[in-house]
Amino acid sequence: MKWLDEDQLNAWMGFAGLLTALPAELDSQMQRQAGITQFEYLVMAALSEATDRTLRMSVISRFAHGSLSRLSHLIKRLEKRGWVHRELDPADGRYTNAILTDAGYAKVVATAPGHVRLVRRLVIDALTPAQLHRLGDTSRRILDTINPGEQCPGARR
Amino acid sequence: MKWLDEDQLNAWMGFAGLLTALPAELDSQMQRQAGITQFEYLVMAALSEATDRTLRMSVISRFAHGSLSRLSHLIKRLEKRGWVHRELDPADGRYTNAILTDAGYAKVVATAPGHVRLVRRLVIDALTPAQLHRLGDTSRRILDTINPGEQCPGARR
DNA sequence: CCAACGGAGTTGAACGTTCAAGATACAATC
DNA sequence: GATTGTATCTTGAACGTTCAACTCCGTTGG
Repeated sequence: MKWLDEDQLNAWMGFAGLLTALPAELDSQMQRQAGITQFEYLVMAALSEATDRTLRMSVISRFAHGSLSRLSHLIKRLEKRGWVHRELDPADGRYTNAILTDAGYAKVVATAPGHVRLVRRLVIDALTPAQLHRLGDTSRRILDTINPGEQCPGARR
Repeated sequence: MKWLDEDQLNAWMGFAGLLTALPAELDSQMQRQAGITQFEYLVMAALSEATDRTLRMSVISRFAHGSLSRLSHLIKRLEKRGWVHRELDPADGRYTNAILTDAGYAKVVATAPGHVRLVRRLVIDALTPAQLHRLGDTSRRILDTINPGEQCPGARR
């Protein structure tokens, strides 16, 4: 069993701390300012940029790295709040389409600026452009190790 | 409202994907192999390295970036499983000490190698030493932006 | 003293996620 | 053209976290 040397441990401890603290911070701000989860925002934001504001459940779940079950429950809640509605794909009844309503679109538009502002403050502006660029590369490298072959959202188009 | 340019967006999308995928992967492996949460492991690992395997509740909660309530529930569960027990601090009854039992220590020892192996495979060995070092620096930089002045675990000694 | 205060920890209810099971629709095979 | 198979999606129960009281202990100031 090969242990970690001091440099490796230092780097990992810092990074592991970030993995806990940053999502917590992003989530709590989103919850306070908009009353929704980071994850709910992610889903609605994805829908808002899709053609016809429509996406298949399974497509969303892959994009957002979440289980189908989690998505089904989540969309049901968004439906109750009037931000999304569901329809069976007329061409193939196995698929379900989630469609963002006008109210849902308005919610995304109202929420986005605060979210971007926070991301900018905590991450983008805290780093030099070169540091940020390397962080993106490093992230994709690790993502590729987790899911070899699969593309991560944002990298493909 | 200043938006993100293409480079910034690319870097952020990659990094954001990592923030979702890596903890999920670490958590699911820990759950399958050891039947405990990443967070439960973190707490027990911290206790295993403390003097007398003892720490105050509030100290653990700060170290692990978790609320006191969350910790109280968690320690209760660990207590039920026989890995931890609680005692009021004899010197000052306001404090509660959590103490790792022998069984709890054994659990940590049994779980650590698999955890390190996974971290090594997904992160340490996926990057060059220089990349890893910069990732540690970048992480601490962002952490410092979130909590100015506060030290993150692992950075202090 | 003792009364008010502030920090540490606990508790129960509400909420979101996971897990295992089930329902549905189409494709493939014989 | 029934049967088997497979992938999509849903559901309910179990579990963990959050949130808002609440308790308890020690300190501080009259």
